[in-house]
Amino acid sequence: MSTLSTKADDIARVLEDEIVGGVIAPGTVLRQEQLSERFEVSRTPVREALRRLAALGLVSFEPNRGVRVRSISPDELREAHLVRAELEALATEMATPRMTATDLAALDAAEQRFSELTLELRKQARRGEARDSSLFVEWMQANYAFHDVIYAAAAMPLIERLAKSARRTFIGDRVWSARAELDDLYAKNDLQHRAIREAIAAGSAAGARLLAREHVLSSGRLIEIVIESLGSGGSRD
Amino acid sequence: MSTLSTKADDIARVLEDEIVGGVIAPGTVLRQEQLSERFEVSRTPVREALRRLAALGLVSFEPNRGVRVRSISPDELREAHLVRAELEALATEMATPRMTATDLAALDAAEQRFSELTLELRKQARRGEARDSSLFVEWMQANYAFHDVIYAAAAMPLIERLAKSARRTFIGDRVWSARAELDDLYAKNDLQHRAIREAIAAGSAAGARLLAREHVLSSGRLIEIVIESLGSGGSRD
DNA sequence: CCAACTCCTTTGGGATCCAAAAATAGAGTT
DNA sequence: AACTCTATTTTTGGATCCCAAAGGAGTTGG
Repeated sequence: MSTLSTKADDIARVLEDEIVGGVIAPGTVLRQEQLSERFEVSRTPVREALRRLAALGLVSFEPNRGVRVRSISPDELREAHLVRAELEALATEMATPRMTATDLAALDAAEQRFSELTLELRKQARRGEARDSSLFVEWMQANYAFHDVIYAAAAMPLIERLAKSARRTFIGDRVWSARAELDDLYAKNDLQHRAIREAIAAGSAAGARLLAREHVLSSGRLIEIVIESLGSGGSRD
Repeated sequence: MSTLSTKADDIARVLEDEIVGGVIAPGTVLRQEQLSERFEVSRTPVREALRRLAALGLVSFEPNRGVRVRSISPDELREAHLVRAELEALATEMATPRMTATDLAALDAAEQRFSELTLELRKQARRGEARDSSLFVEWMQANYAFHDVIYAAAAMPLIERLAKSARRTFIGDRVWSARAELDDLYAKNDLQHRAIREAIAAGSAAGARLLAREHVLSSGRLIEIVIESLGSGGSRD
């Protein structure tokens, strides 16, 4: 056994990813025995892993009934974005005066990749191919990568942790699809990234802060619209 | 066994309180066997409780070495206050248009109590009686009570959870003492509460927001100063 | 349709047991 | 005395087996 992690931690991480990534649908009940079979361990580390997930708020722990993957309500999603907007604004503000040339280059690279993916996504949406979820996931990750550069530069571990956990408030990939009506919103996202990048490059902490805030809020609205337009897509409690 | 909680949860809650309340000093190593004796349970629920504490960030979990109560560095404390300032600002902004007359009355009551305790604390500090930690704890709680009214009105559970968890970044009561030099800072705290209250009463969400932000930041500085002035008070790693 | 009484599954938790990792104590060497 | 290297003791992570009690699910009786 390596000294770097316990089985409980490994299991927790895997489940975490699967829940966040939508592989395990919200509402699913996680059975201890079933998990212990799957991971080929006893129930002991499984339960510890579940405790962790519960503490992180990813699952709800109902005594004697088991844990089930939490499904987020529109209200919660909205709140999460409000929170993330504030935290990200703060992180961006703090990061601005700390950005080195290397950081800025990394930000550029992330921005460029995001830009490309956005373009591709928009093309696909216009062609009406609505189901390439892997492209969407990539796009999402590129988005996160951009923001991660900023978090890293801000050097504020608590904020990073909280914001990433708020970001987790996520929606399974199957729910997503590129919709033509949202074309301008996708485009806007990209432009906002650029604006943030330029504000940082110009050394304007206050400007970058404001832009970051607006960006998160508007991308929150984008997500809300997508979910709403999909109607009853994934909340079966 | 009641259906409302498990032993692991009970244990976690008790330990949580003791850690936050400073009963268990930072740096303390929590031995599983010792805890299982104390709570008269087996090691199983103890370990689950420890997992929870680890996920909450109250203890650091080192594989094969045990868990130890985390001690917060000045940087972490600073960051926690920055975060709390933003979150509280947001909560206050959202709460303002939602405050009912009842809420406002509750806010008044909390403010009044806080005001009284502040006065008492300042008196005591001037008299040089530096060691009544229970008064300090009461003062702290009155402070929290004030903010809790706002959180409740804001009706944003995520923010409330995060802010309260950031608030937890706390300092054992033995570290505290009322110091005469800080008299004006204590007074300022009280005045800020009143300003926030009035801004809310006036229906100025933006004003209340700004005031709340400033308030948390300045009370953060107050805490920093106290800790600093006490020098090497509690960080024995 | 609803209540009461089964039966079955799953959970919370105890008790033992063991391997591996750390910490600790003891040499023994320089 | 300072520094290894080894042997012993604690502790942890985890498996396995066990059992009481909670929560369904199904069945029966009204």
